This record gives sequence, C-alpha cells and structure tokens, in this order.
Amino acid sequence: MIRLLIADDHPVVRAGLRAVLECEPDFAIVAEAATAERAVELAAEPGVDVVLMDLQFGPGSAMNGAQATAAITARAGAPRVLVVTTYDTDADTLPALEAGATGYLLKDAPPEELAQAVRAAAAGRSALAPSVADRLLERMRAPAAALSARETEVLGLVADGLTNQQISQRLHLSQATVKSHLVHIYTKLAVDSRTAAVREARGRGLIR
Amino acid sequence: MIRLLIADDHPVVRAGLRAVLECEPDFAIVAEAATAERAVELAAEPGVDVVLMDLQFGPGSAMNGAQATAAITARAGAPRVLVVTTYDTDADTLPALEAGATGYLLKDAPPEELAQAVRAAAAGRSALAPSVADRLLERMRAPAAALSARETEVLGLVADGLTNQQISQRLHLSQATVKSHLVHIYTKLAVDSRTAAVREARGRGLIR
DNA sequence: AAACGCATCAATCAAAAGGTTGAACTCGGG
DNA sequence: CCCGAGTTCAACCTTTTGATTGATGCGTTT
Repeated sequence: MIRLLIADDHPVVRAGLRAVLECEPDFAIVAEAATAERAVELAAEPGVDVVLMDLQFGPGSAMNGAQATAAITARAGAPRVLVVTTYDTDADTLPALEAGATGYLLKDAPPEELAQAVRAAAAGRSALAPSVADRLLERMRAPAAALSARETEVLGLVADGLTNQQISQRLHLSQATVKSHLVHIYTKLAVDSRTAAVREARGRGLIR
Repeated sequence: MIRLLIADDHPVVRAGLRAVLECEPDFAIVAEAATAERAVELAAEPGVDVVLMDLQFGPGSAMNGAQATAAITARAGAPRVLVVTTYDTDADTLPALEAGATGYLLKDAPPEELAQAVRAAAAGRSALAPSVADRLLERMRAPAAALSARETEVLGLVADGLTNQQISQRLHLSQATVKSHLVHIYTKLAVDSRTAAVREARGRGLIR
C-alpha cells in the first residue's frame, strides 16, 4: 500500500488527484495540504510514502513548491516527492529537480501515467514527463552556450522588459553588475544588444 | 436538476470538477470534453444546461476556450457557459466575457463558490470571481483609453524590444513621429515609460 | 465651416539607459 | 598554489529616451 500526501492550493485539483488516484487499489491518500508550509509539516510525520507536490501556491504564500520539496527531502527517511504541475519550462523544472524531486509530471498527464509515476516514485525510481525528459537530455547533449544561473536570471528580467536599473533593484545589485552580466551574456551568445540576446536565448530555449 | 458539460484538457481537473460538483444533489454531469472542438459539438446537443469551460486547451489545439464559448453561445437555445480557468488577467477575461460567457471563476475557488456559480449560471445570472468583478468595475470607471491602430502598432514593436529608431525604420516613419505616438500612448495609459506602457497594455490585453 | 482627433514631422535639451573597459574578490579544480 | 570562471563593482562615454513646443494635412463630427 502506497500512502500519498497531496499538496496543491487548488481544491479542484486536489479533488481531481484524489479521484484519479484513490481508485487504484494499492494507493491510499492519507493527507492533503493546501499550502507549501503545511505540506512540509505533514510530510515530516511518518506514514507518508509519496508527496504529490504542486509548484505554484498562489499569491499570499511565502514558500513555493520547489522550496517545500527541498525542505521535505532534506530530512532523513523523508518521503519521495513527485512534482505535478501545469508548467513545463526549464525555469520551473530544474529548481524542482535540484531540490530533490523524484519525478516531474504535468497535470495534463493521463491518469494511468500518473499512477505509474507514483509507483515508480514509491520504489525510488524517477518518473519524468516525456517533454521534461526530452529537455533534460537535450540539455545534456548541448554542452555549450551555458549561461550561469545569475546570467540566466538577469536575462530573464531583460526579456520581461525591465531596464538595467529595475533589474539591479530587483536583484539587489548595482547597475554596473547588471551591465557586466549583460556583457558576458552578449559574448556567450555572440550578440551585441539586449534585444538580440533575448531573441537568441529564446531560440535556444535558455529562457522561456 | 442542472445538467453539466465539463470542458477541460486536463484529466485531473475534469475529475476534480466532477468530484466536487457531483456531490451536489441537484447537479448531473452529463458529458465531458477534452478539446474545445468536442465541447462545441457536445454543447450543441440538447440536454446541457451549463458548460464549465476552460480557456487553455494546450498546444495542438486550434481553438481556445473563448472561441469555443463564442461558438456555443452563438446558437439559439444554447446552454450557459461558465468559464473556469487558472488565469486571471484582462487579456483572458475580456475576450471570454465578450464571447458570451455567463460567468468567470478561478480554479482556486472553493467548491461551495463553484456550486453557487453553477446555480447562478443555470438561472441565467452572472457569476464572477471577486478579483474579476473588481477589475471589470475598475475598467468601467476608467474611461476606455483605447489606443489608435497606429499607436497599437507602435506599442507592439516597443514590446518586442525595438528602439524608436528601429520602429521608425520598420514603419517608414521619422523618429519624431514614433516619439509623438509614444507620448500619446503614455497619456492614454497614464504611465511615463515604455516598459510601463508595455506592462499596462499587456495587462489590459491591448497587445498580444 | 469650425472643431476635433489622428497621423505626420522638426528641433531642442536634460535625464536615463546602454555599452565598454578595467579591476577586485571568491571559490573550486588542476 | 595558481588559474579560470563567476560575481561584484566603478568610471567613462555614447545612445536613447522622454518632455516640450510647435506645425501641417486629413478625415469626421458637430
């Protein structure tokens, strides 16, 4: 019997996961959490094998799903965390996997795939949505053009149309630092302006 | 007895809506659609009172929820359409409401609110999520602020990160004209920078 | 016809942002 | 232990932007 904790801020999604999973005879939903903090609390108690974790916990929540995942997996004997989210971007998947998630599924997955992934997670095996697996492999193959984490962060804000000043405030940096990052980004991407960098990075999938 | 059609591409969400709504004694889920096209087909048949419509139907779908809503409500004797979505932006809500949706709810709504909204829709009354209602009223108070075609065109290029000079070349204008348009845009949108204008216009759905 | 909004352009000026160069510090690996 | 990569910053110069003022022609509306 695999004991599940469902962590999602949407009541409808919780009900949907419960409805889909509790018809599996070997599954038992033992708890639900509507906030990331509550999920961490509940996952700390014994009697949970797999946590189904959403990444987005709506505004008014200090903690996101990736942070909660990190907090849960940090403990010894922690349950496995299976991320189940709507979003499928590098910006979301990588932090979640780095935080120790055992798997990463999309909410549009068919119920059967969900159940398989839960069983895989319970057994300690990984379960990735095909699109996620694709991008991970592609990332492995493409060794080049890697922007550093900070550079990616800066470029993301550039893509959102922020000025260097706004970026510096957002990241608690000086404008000089932001500009410096941009110079490095330009050389790495072989471009010479912010808009060209954004286009290039979008094309390569470095930023959503 | 209120007969419901659930249209959503996520199996989990469909299951969740069904689980939440079918425990209401006066509701009956008579059909489900995983695509917008299928939803239009099913809504055309008699025996449906309210359609719960998602807006996003995943890539690989030609029709979105707003278009499906328009197609459904265009017919005489059509069922009411209640939009239930994750997103809460002007760019999403306005087209949906213009397409004839009777209500607009967010998926994080508590089950009770959902049920109330369905009953309201079945009775022909409107049901809007509080945040949506707020923004609609605010829009009513604010006198329109529609941009001219040319202004929208310019702002679209600004949103793409082009400089005034690049825009002037693209549109065969002088930089002076571009600046002039921008000044008008700023006053109409009550902002004072290009990035703020882009944000504002995106929020209002004036540009993609 | 007059008034109005729209689109077009010119010129000027201060402020902001962008881009370049150079340099310090940290940290992990050879 | 030194090297390179990453992060941080300053000073400097150029480009862009935004504000302002003003002008022309062209449709619509009044």
